[in-house]
Amino acid sequence: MKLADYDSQRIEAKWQKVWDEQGAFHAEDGDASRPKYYLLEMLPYPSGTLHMGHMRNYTIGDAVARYKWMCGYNVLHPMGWDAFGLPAENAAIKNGTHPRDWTKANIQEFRRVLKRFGFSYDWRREISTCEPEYYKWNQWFFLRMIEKGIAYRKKSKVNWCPDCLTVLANEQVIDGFCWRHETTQVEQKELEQWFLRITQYSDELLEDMAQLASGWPERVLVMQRNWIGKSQGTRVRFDVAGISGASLEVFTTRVDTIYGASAIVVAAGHPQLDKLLEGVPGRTTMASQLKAMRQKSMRAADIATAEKEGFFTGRFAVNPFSGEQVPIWVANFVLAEYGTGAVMCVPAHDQRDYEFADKYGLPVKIVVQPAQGVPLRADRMSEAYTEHGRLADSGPYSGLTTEQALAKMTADAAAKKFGTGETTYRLKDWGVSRQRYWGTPIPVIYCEKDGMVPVPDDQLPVRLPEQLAIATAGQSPLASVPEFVNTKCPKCGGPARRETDTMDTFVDSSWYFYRYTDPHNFKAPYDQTKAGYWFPIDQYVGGITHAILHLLYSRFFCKVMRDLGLVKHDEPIARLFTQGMVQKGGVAMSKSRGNVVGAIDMADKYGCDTGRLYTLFAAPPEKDLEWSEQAIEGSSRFLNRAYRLVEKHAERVRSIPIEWNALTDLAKATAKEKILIRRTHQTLKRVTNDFEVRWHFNTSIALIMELVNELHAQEPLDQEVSPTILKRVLAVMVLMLSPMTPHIAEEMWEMLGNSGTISRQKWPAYREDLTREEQIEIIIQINGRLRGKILVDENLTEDETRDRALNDPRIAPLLVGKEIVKVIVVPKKLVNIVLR
RNA sequence: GCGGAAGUGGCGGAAUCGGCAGACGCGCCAGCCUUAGGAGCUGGUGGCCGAAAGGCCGUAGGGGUUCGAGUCCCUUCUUCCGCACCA
Repeated sequence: MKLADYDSQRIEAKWQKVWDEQGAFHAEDGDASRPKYYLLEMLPYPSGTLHMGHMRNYTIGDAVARYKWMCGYNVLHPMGWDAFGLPAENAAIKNGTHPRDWTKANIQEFRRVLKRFGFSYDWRREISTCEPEYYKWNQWFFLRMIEKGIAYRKKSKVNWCPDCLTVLANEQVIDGFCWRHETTQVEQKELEQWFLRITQYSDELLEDMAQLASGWPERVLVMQRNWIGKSQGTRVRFDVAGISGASLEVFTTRVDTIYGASAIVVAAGHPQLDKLLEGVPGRTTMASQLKAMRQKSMRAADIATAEKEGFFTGRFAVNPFSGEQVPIWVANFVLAEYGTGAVMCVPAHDQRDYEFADKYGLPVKIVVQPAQGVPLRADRMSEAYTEHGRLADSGPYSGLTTEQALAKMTADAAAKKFGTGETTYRLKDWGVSRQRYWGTPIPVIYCEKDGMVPVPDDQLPVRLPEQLAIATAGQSPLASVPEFVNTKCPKCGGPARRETDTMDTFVDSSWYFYRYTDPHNFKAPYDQTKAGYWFPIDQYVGGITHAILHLLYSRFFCKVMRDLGLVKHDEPIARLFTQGMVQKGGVAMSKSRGNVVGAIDMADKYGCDTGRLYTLFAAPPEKDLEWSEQAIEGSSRFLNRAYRLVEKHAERVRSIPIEWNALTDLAKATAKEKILIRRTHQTLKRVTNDFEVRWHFNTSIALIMELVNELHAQEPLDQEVSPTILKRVLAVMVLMLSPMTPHIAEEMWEMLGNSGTISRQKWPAYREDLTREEQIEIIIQINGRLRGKILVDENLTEDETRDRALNDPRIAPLLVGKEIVKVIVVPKKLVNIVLR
């Protein structure tokens, strides 16, 4: 039974009510009197229960937001709900509840938990993406994108998840499996779909990363760069021998190696394959081989390690540079979707080609020699030479460097009209059609007479029908709601049908942070002046899991908005922080694993301040954190210890006005006071630094713990410590804690006799002169090994320091009979005596 | 295979610019207080030798630079993450 614990439940409820009544965290639009700071945590998908993994994310954001408030910033710190999505619909099917009811109940619960933790959100700005007031603007943006040619419709092969019963974006396919169903293989289906032309911005998305280099984690940028996958090369046309007019195009980044090509290899899914195989002997065997190849696992990890397999088609192609005829093969290692779906096989200078040639006995012809060293010989090669070098056996290009040849051969190919320089990207347009109910209806109408007609702005929003519709195989749920589907053509007034697909929910989250700047605007997605004031987001905090999807789409949306004249900046997020996961038993907390620590349970047992403190203390925020039920006791203990300290001395200092700026005259201070004053300023200096540049709250907390320990060590504090000094020290201690554990800090602030909430107090400034010790400890080393320590005056000269060290009674005997080679003196730090 | 991050006591972690390795906390040990302790307080706690003073070893392994390396360089290993037959 714990007896001495402070009453966290009462205190937390008390101060949450005060903040709420005061509107303590209301952001003021357009306030020019102070700097603005837009701090955002990724909006949650309201499903399941909030656990300490979520709370860590919000606690980090909240500590920074509160710190910025105290530093005088106008802080925008909002919260909302990513409320559309499949789980709501699946729960609806399972339990017979409407997705709206399910979602609303979850939102209510999430809001309750976040409020229970006392996060400093401006709740007036709360948004929910499933409300018509919000998704109306999804539709509005969609219409603008149609006008700009960014949203378009095409029939294409799409990723289809048979469990989700919907199409997935490329970004939602992981190794050929559905991102939500790890064991469900994604199928390919031909469907008429809406796409957003993100590829139009490929280069810009790539180039503008330069603006993010200082504020975003390197690895997120690397992942995005790889995802965009820009590759510069040459497209070259090979004529097919014996079929007049037939040709194959290959894409290569190493056209300089083309004289070494010993085959053309096409993907099993290459569209021209059937034509090529016409009239070739052995076609039936080939057809079955092809079929087998096409059915092979699409799992990337399998593909990468799979044995290379292929067969000769019986056809030959003509190398346009050399005129040489090379065989045309089909192989499993060529991707139909990338480049042209066909490659030239250069065994000497490409590792995959080397392995393929090795297996099937294709010739290895060296056409690039290393610039230095022993020339390569085909009969002594064990792997491909893929470095740059100097061309050999390459007709007129022999002797050129790789760089020269790439430029010249590409130019020559273009001049002779059998090739062209080309840039390819891995990034594909973003397929946004979803055959599900719980999403934003795509605002388009199909009329027999007028074809596709965008819904006019004044008819927005196109509301989801209240009647729940459930997906049947291959058909959108909305198609089964006649009241929704049947409508009039906005152009001719004749009968027409609505688009029944809904939008990918990543559309919702691609621009939601703009809506926070003007959440109740009925005329526009947001007011440009308001968004202009708040943007860009100064600090975004969220999980690394969104490194590609959400963060790339958001950047894309921003650029579209800019081109629509809605914003002036290129990038929406100036700084990104990706916090580590909270794990239990070595794996991330998740409901399905059953290893969650519920946020409410935590708050009920220890109080939310203890939960907040522990998540900040147990590890630096970017690292994964292993949850420990034992270690959390330490955080609880510390808060109690600090509370008792304040409780004990509050009476004595309560009526003393806090004069933080009053001059502290160390000369008049007692020894105890000197220690406390210096320790306070040293702590404040380092904690301030941690908040400003490092975000290592774990070390901040450790320092505050040390300060509290020091206060205990200096007991009795009612002797030799004036109430004025004690009050200042305790006040600073409480102020430093307040961004991290705000409720107990408010309570202690009040106990110390202060008025007004601590949350709006000014962050105290440390005084450099008060951080300095009178005497500095100098380390004395002999040959780099610690041999002694001396205390010296701060302003001791280098020579004096050296003499003190050499004559130190502990050191001097060790020097007898040795030759002093050198003495290194690092002022205010150490002396190293080098002996022979 | 390519790219990125990391590897420090029994555990989480600290060491911010190349200068005392292990701050702070957990756990553990001893003591105080107590009818009681899952409360509080005090002290101890990297390993080895030693009664102590003190000494030696120690930041995944090996090598190097330096008066001095957890920190910089080379190299090997391990773990995690991302991408993955991208031509």
